[in-house]
Amino acid sequence: MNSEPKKTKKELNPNVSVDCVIFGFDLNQLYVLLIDSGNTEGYQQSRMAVPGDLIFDTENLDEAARRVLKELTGIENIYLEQIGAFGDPNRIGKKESDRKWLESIRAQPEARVITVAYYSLVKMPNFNPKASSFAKSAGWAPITEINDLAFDHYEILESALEQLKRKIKIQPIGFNLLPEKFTLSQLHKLYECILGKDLDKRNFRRKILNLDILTNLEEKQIGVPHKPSQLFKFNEENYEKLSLEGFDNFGF
Amino acid sequence: MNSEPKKTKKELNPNVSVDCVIFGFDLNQLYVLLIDSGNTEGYQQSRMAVPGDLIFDTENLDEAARRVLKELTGIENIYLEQIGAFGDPNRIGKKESDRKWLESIRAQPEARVITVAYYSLVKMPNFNPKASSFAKSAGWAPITEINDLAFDHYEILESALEQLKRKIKIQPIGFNLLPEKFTLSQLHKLYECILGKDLDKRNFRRKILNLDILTNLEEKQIGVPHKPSQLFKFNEENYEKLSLEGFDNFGF
DNA sequence: AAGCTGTGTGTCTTTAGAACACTTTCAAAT
DNA sequence: ATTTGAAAGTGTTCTAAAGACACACAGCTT
Repeated sequence: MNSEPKKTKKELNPNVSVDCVIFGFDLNQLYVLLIDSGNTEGYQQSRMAVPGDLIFDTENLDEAARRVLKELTGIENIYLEQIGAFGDPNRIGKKESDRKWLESIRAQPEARVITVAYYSLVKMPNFNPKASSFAKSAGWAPITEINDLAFDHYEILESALEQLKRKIKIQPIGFNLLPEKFTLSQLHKLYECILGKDLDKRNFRRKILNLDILTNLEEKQIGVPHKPSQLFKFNEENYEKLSLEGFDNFGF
Repeated sequence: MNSEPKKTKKELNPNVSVDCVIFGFDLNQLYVLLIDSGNTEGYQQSRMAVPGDLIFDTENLDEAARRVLKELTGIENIYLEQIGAFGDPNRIGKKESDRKWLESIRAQPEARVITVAYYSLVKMPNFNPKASSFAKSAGWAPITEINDLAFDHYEILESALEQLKRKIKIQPIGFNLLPEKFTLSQLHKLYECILGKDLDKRNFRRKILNLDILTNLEEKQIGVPHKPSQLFKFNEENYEKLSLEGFDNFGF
């Protein structure tokens, strides 16, 4: 509470936050993790937000994103990438419900806050998000059903998806969304969900197998009411090799 | 100097800055605009920086970048794109010379500042940068000769170049670096400079002409000591059309 | 007139993308 | 036991784009 912001340990910076768009995949569709302020009557998407919080003055932005993510969801050691900065002066104060929410969680609810957005990919079944101290509830929402969010978070989500679409064409980051063992069909479905369009099955398999980053586990699905599929795992070693040589494009 | 940061008109935000990597091209090589703090004896690259400054609380980030750019160089209405946020807690305080510089220009030289970086492309001959109030001098430096800069600006420059390389393959933004009338060889050279590798002349011409975004001016170079080249201009109308249909890839 | 310099042009080969249909394996239902 | 349903798995052809490559031309200089 000093007039001059001196560097003390662990002081929240009132002007900079991080927000994390966390993607999950249940082998059928893409989800985003949202928290609910619960500060309006009846359910409204506009009170849902992606998890985020102010940064400490002692941490860098990536660290802040990892910390916030861990605090809000318990997840650590995941794929995380910066989307960019969002800094409209009114980005968090446009809606009445947003302002009420801020008053309930921020020491300086009026402060102008720019946010640095990240997106991350997690193995959904590995955890059930728990509500944080300032969220009434937290949970997975199918991205196809989202059309509005608190603050400027819908815009942030759109940017995140855009970047994910771009990135998945040039890096095999999709594996972060799948279980250790997965089938080609599941990977195929994942690509279709992210890119938002149908992909030819045979062409997809050919291309992904040609990359030589999958290991066939010589193991089959069990208990499925149809021809069981081969299980694969991601081959990190070959991927490293491939990255160094630099592969630019396995576009679809 | 109030203890509580209240929203007043035109107050500088002590925690957020914008930095602009400004690229230019003289038909031979790529340049970056740098300003010189002049606060060490003898010339050193480590006292050169890309232009940037704190943002006002009333403007958004893009506006801030445009304002800073105009203030420092006089240029407006240019191509400008965000690179991302850089926020290491020590990003501006690592070097002694950086700290001296900050003390000379900042009201709160100790404040933790995250910066949002932009890059922009300008027609070099259109202006000569003038030194700003806090830079002893400003000028163009060939990017091939830069290997160190003040603060974390070298890192920012690297990100800018990376993004430019990526972007130029999927959008004809290179035209922002060329004069209104240019030859295919000049455009070719520009692509080689940005991508840092040789490109086959015939293949380049074929590809760029197939895009149908150039208009042959039916006009030739004059006074050159060799066969004069056709002059072209960028055809904005066709580009608009092409963008809407969505072209993803004219990669080299 | 000769020489220098950058302009301008076409073809062939290789590679990658796109389109497309039927058989197989298992579990569940009858 | 047989049938049915549901997803797995598999090759070929056609088309489009990328990459490699060499020589004649026009204007200026000397």
